[in-house]
Amino acid sequence: MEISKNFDFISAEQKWYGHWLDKKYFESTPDDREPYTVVIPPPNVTGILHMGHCLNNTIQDILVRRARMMGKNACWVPGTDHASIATEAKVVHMLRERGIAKSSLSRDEFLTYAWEWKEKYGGIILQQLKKLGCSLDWNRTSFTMDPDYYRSVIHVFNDLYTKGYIYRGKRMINWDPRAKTALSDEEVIFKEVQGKLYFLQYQLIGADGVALPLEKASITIATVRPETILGDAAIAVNPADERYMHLIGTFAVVPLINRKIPIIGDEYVATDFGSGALKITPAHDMNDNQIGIKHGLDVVDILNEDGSLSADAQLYVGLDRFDARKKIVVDLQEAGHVVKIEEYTHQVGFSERTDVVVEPRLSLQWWVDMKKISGPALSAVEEGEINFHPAKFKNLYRHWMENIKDWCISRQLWWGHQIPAWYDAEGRFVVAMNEKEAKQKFSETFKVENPQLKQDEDCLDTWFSSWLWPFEVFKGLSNPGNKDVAYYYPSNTLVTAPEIIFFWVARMIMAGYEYTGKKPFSDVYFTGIVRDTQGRKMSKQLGNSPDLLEMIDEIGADAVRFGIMIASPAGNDLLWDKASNEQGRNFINKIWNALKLIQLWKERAKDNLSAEEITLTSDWPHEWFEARLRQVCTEMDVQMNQFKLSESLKTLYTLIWDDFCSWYLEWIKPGFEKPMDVKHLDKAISFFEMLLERLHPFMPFVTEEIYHLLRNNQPVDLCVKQIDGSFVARGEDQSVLNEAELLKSAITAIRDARVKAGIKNKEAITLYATVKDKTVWASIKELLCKQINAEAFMFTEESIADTIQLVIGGDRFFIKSEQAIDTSAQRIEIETEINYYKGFLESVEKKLSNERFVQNAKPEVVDLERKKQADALEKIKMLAESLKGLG
RNA sequence: GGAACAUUAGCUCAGUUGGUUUAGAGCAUUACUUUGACAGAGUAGGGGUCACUGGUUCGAGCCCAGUAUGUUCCA
Repeated sequence: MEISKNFDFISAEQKWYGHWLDKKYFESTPDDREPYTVVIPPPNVTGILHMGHCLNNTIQDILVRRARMMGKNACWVPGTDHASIATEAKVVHMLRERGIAKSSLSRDEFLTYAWEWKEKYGGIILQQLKKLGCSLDWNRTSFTMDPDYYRSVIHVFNDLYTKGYIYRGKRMINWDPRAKTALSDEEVIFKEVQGKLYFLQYQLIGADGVALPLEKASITIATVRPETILGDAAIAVNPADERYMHLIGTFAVVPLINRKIPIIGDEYVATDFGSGALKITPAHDMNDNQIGIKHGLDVVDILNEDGSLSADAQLYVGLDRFDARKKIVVDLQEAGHVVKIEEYTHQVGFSERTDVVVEPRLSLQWWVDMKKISGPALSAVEEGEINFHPAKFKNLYRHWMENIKDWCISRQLWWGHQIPAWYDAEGRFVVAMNEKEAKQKFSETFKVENPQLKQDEDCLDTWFSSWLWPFEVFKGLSNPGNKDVAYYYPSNTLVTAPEIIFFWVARMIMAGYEYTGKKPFSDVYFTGIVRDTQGRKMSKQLGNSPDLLEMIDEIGADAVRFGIMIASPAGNDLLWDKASNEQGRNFINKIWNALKLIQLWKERAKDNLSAEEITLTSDWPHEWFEARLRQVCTEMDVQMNQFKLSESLKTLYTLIWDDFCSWYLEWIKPGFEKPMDVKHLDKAISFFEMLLERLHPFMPFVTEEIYHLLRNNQPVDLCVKQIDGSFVARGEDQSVLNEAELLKSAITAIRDARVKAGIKNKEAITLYATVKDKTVWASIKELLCKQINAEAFMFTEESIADTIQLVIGGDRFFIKSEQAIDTSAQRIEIETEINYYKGFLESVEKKLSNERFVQNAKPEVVDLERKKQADALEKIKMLAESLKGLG
C-alpha cells in the first residue's frame, strides 16, 4: 500500500473522530469495570475555545484516553455553564445593536431573547472540542439551566434556607454600577491605579457648639474619594496620637453641607498615613462600615445603583461619581478646604465582568453562611482525602477556608436561576420550590388568605449552580441514588485553573459533602496559566491570543496538543510559543517516516533467508528494545500517576526518536538491497504498536492512523485497545540495557573518531580492542561493526601501530584504515580528556586527603570516592598509552 | 501592608532523604555530514561562579538566616 509522503492530518482527523463516534467509543454506561470519571469544567455557554481551554481539555483527554486503554470504564462528561453575568451582557449588547433596550422588555421577553441567543451560539465551544480530539461522552452533555438542573439549584436554595444557612441581610457588598448588580469578593479584580490624595480641612466645633473659623481651628483628613465626604459619619483618629487625642469626643463639620459629625478614637487609624485623621463613610467603604458598626454611627448612602449621587448626598444629585469628584474638588478649593493634593498610587477594585470601578455599597442581598458548611471541605483536603496537584495549593486553600467569609449569592440579573423567594406588598416573604408552594407556605406562616405574592427579581450567582456540577451531571440530586450517580460519583480527577480554586473548587467540595456526604473528586490537577513568550496573560485586548482553530487547521490537532503539552511543566505557568507546534509537527513527521521505512521493509520481507541474505543474526536488538520499552513504560506510569504529564511525554518522545528510530531501527535494518527477515519485521511492528499505544492519549489521530497502516485488519481500534499491564510488571533485563549503553557509546565514539580522522563513510575499517570482559562484546560486536562500517573486529592484548586509538569506558580500541591517518585531531581530543580526568582526580584526592572527610563521611561514600580515584587513574593511564601509540 | 511560591545554559525546565565522576534534558545556536524512512535528517561541539551575602556541615544547586528580583493570592 502506497503511503503518502506526509501525514494528512485533515482527512485523518475527520475520519477517525467520526469513526470513534460511530463506534460509540466515548459513550459510557455503568458496568462491572472500575469507573474513571472526569467532569469537564463547564465553559461559558457563550465561550469560544482559547489556549487555556486547549491546555485544560488536552490534559483531561490524555487522562481519560489513558484510563480507557488501561481497562477502566472511562466517562468524561461535557457541558456548559449559563454564566449569568457574561451571557446577560452579551444578550444586552446584541439587543442594543438591534435598537432594543433591556429596560423596555419584560423579564419573560428578555429571557426569550436570551434563550434564542443560547440556542444559536451556545455550545459552539463544544463543537470546537471535537476538533481537538476530546473523547467526551456527548450523550451526557449537561447545561446548568437544564430543567432538572434548575430544579436542583432551587432545591438546594430551599434546603440551605431551611437549615438556616442562607439568610437575607443588608451588608456591604461590591457593587458593579454598570451591570447594576452585586458581585462576590472573588469577582473583584484589584488593579493599581494612579490617583490623587486630597488633604481636606474640616472645621471644628467649639465648646459653645458653634463652628470655629477654618483658619483658627481645623482638622485635616486625607482621602482619595473627596465626593464621599457627603456621606461622612465621623472622623476617626488613633487614640494614642498626641496630635489629636484631645479632640476625641468633640465634633467637626462636613464641608459644603455643614453636617455635624463626631470625632472618634479608633486604633484602626494609622498615624503615619495621610494626616493621621480618617474620615469615616460607612456606606461606601468596607473598613469604614466596620468602624461605623462598632461606634454606632449613622449611615448616609450617597450613591444610586448606577453610581450617580443620590438625594442623600444633598449636592450634585444625579451626577456620576467621577464627575461629582471633579466638581467637588473645585468647590472645596473655592471654599478653602483643600490643603494640598498629592499623587498617589493605590489599589482599586474593578468588576471582573464589566471592568468598571466597583463601588462598595450597602444593600439587601442573599447570603450563604459559609462557616456552617465549610468544615468537612477543609479537613478533606487537609487529611488527603482530596489531593491537590501541585500540593502548594493546599496552603492557599487552607488559608482561604480558615478565613472564609459569607457568600453573597444574589445577582441583579435575569439570566439565571431566579431566587425562589416570594414577597407580599409589605415585604414579608417565604422561600419555596414554586409559586404554588409559596402561596401555601405564606398563608400558613402569616395567616393570610390567598396572598398576592411577587417572586424575587434577582438571580443566583452562577457558581451557586456550578458547585453542584460533579453530581448533578449524573442527576445525583434530581434523581437521587440513580444507577449513574452510584457508579460514576465521586469522580476521579478534576482538571482546572488555579484562578477558580475559591469560586468553584472549594465550593464543589462543600456541596459534595453537604449533598452526597462524599467528596466530589479524588484529585484536583491545577493547570498553569497560558502566557505569551513575554510572560503576559493571553487576552483579547492584547491580541496575543492565537486562534486555536486556525492553528489546528494549519498544523493539525496532534501537533497543537503536543505543542502545548511539551511546554507545560507540572504546576507552573507556561510560556507558550507557536514554535512548540512545529516541534510537534516534526515529531509526527518522524513517526510517519518510521512507518514509511517499515512499509518499505514489508515489500522486501522474506522468510527463511539464505546465508548470504542475512544481515542480522542475533535477536539481541529485540531483547534490548523490549527491556528498554519496559523501563520507559514503568517510568511513564510513575510520572502519569504524579500528574507529570509533560515529563511523561518527553520521556516517550526520547524513546521514540532516539531509542526506536535512531538505534533500534538502524540496528535491525537490512543491508543495502537485501531482504528483510520476516521475524525481525514482525518484532519491529509489534514494538511500534506498543509505542503507539503509549502515545495515543497524547496524539490520538496520527497514532490511530499509523496503527491501522502497520497491519491490515487490526482486531480493534487503538482508541479502545487495552494496554497489557503485565508487560511492565515483568521487569526489565538490566544486563542487556548495560550492553546497549556500551554499544551506543562505542558507536558514537568510533564514528566521531572516523570523522575527525577524515575517514570516509564508505571506507571499511578494521577494529582491534583490548577489553576487560570479552563476553559482553560477544552479543554486540556484530552490530558495532555494522554501524561503524568495520569489516572485522579482533581482540588484541597489545597496542596496534598506525591506528587511531581511543578509550571507551574501560576498554581500548584501535582503528585501522587503509587511508592515511591524520592523528592531530585525535591527539588534541585525548589530551583534553586527560586534562579533564586530571582535574577530576585532583578534586577526588583533595577530598580523600581530608582527614575529617574520611572520618566523618559514611563508609560507602568514602569507598565510592576511592573507586572514583582508581577509575580516574586507570583512565589516565590508558589515555596516556593511546597518546603514546599515536606516535 | 501580609502571605505563598519561585530564581539553575540564549529560552522552557529536570535535579527525588546533602556525597553517583568538575551540574542534566528539550528547544535554539555553531561546525561538519549530502547513498535508499526522515535536511522538517544525522553527528559533534559551544554555552552555567546553580540570583546575591552570610551560616550549618568533612561535604551545599539541595538545609538555615538575610537581601534582591519576579509571579500569584489576600488586605
